[in-house]
Amino acid sequence: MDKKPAGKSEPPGKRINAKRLAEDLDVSISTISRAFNKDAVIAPETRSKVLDYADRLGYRPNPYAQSLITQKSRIVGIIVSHLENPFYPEALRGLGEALREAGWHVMLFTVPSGETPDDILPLAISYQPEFVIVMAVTVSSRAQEVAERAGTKLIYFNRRDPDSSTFFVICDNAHGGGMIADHFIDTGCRRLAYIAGFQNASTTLDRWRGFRDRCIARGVSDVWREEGFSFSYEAGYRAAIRLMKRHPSPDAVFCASDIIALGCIEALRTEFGLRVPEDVSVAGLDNIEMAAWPSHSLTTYSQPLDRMIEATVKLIEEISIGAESETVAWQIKGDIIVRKSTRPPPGGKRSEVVPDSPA
Amino acid sequence: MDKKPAGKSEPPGKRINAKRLAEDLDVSISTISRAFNKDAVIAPETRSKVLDYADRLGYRPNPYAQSLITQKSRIVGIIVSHLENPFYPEALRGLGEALREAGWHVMLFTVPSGETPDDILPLAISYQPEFVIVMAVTVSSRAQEVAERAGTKLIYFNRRDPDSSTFFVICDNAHGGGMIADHFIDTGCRRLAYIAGFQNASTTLDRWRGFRDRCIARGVSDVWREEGFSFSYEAGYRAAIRLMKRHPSPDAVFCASDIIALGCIEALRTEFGLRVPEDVSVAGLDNIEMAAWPSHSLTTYSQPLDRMIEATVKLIEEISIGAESETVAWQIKGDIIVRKSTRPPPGGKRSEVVPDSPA
DNA sequence: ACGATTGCTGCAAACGATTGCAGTCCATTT
DNA sequence: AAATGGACTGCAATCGTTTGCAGCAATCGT
Repeated sequence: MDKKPAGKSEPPGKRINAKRLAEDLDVSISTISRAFNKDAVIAPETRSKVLDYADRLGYRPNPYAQSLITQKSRIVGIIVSHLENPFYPEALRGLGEALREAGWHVMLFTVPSGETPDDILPLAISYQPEFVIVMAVTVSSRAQEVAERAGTKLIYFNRRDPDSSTFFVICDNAHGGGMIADHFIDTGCRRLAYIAGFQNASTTLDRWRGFRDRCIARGVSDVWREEGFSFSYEAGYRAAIRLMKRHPSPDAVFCASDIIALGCIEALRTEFGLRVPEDVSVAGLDNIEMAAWPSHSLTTYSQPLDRMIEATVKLIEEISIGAESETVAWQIKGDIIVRKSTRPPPGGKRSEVVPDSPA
Repeated sequence: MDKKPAGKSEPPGKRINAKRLAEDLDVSISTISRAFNKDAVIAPETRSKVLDYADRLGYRPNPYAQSLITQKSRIVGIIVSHLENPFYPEALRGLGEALREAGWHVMLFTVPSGETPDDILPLAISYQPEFVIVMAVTVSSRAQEVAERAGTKLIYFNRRDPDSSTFFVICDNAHGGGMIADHFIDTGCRRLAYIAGFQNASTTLDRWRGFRDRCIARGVSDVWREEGFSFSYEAGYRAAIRLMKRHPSPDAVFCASDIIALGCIEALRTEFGLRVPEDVSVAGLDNIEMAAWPSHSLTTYSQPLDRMIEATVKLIEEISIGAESETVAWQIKGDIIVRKSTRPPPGGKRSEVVPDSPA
């Protein structure tokens, strides 16, 4: 075919391996290996000679052979079930980059709509990743057992499992719920409602708990809960309609996620002709990028994604070098971000400056 | 040593391998291997004996050893550069599932903001995937060479490279531009504008070409082009502002992507007090899920994602079995979807329900 | 000056599979 | 009865690394 004699010498059509380098440079295969191994004993000039030549040839150690011999794959599997919730692409991007920077390879597994993360786990495990991060709201407790048998560590991201001792990293959802409750009450709202997400998700539960507890603590007992059944725009839209039928005229709605909140707002506007925030305040939780768009300008509680990612990578690194880390779990606080979907606080301050809308 | 009779359960703490099975079942390692290899010669009862026992022990052939010996990884790498454009998560999810169904493992590589897909390619290649799908708008032509040298096939998704002979799968962007132009002109718009994305992206170019050519063909010569420099909400917002300064009062704007269109609409509304579609029609291209939300209700041209994914997997399968497929490229037509961000057509019909037109 | 130490390198045995080739067993043909 | 063939199975080489151990030269301590 169109095979050019590239540069100096492209002798055989074989894939270049350590042996080839070794012969060309007149050293042993061991030396090649050591040149690439950060803390191996090797003369500096030998190392750079090898590395330079390797670079010229485009050689990199074969990771399969490496995995085979070292019994480590440096692979992290990520199972993600709801990419339609923008929170997940954002998290995925950050996590992917952070992990790669730390020298891990990321293998991705999305969960088909009909299935659960549990169904995908065996498949994920078959590639013997050292870790599997589950970025999904619902997983059975059996997952932990399956993973353990395969020697894979499980880490939950944005989810905790009360029953098991699995590692997890989440934001302080109860705190978030509480902050939103405070904000509602501070701005004079008294007829409050919550729109839930997946019924058994820890995120749904914790956010509700934090919200309701704070309301009660502050003497507001009129708190309605409407099920959303999932974390999506449509879920929010439909739940809002049901909410209005069963619990007319709330003056503030806290939604279990931003994307639910956006659906909810839309329903309130188009189905009931309500103005947000004049007639009803709506807040979410996540602080996805979209929430800051002027057209939405959603008040929300931000998940501290950067710190959550940082914690996850740190956790992985620690476990990986065998440090039986005591901090088996991370729960990180976020901040409330007040925008225009809720009534302004007495002082009139908002967290962010956003362009004014036309009258 | 500590060799327990191969009784029922879990003897030593070692990872189970073919050798272990072979000893327990009193066959050779070859036989174990053959039991798992679909079209290897082996007595049916021997196979099921092996498979049953393997299942009991939770054994699966070590993929690293397999890859090493067969020189095939069954891995497809996906490089994705702009997850903030919702089109990509949607595509990613679909592709991931389709590939997995076809028996491939998906390795994900996101491109950090400062870098280009080219920077990531060597890393992606180091895991010797059989294919790398580049879901990104800009890649240099050198990429093809790098991949080839490593024996990895490159496939562009949603992008074509005029210079090289790389496989690619895209939608018919020029057709899309043309359909939007028709729609604008049919609904009485005459002062047209286009907001571009990345300047050198094939998608930007093809959509512009299709749009402008059709305009000219129909005798509308007042077509302005404003650079957007990227495919994002902010890009659309800012480009719209510039557009209005330099080319006042267009009556229709075609944006190079849905997400640009959403930003554009927002700018027109908040910065200039314009109504959409009464004062100006705005259309995008992609048909991301959000476009259908009532709050946006964006007229757009749908990328035939399902068929694009199907084509991609088919391409991979064909190349993989060595069929020197002639269809080195797929270009698939989509459909225009008329919603409420553009003036209604004379008949007053909109196609909120996607028209199911055959190819 | 001599043994001990240091600093580097090579040998060879793994890791866990696949697969061409040769061998065994049994049934069928001549 | 011997030869042929078919259906399986086992042997052993191989893929490309890592790493403990041994070897060897140069340097050091006394």
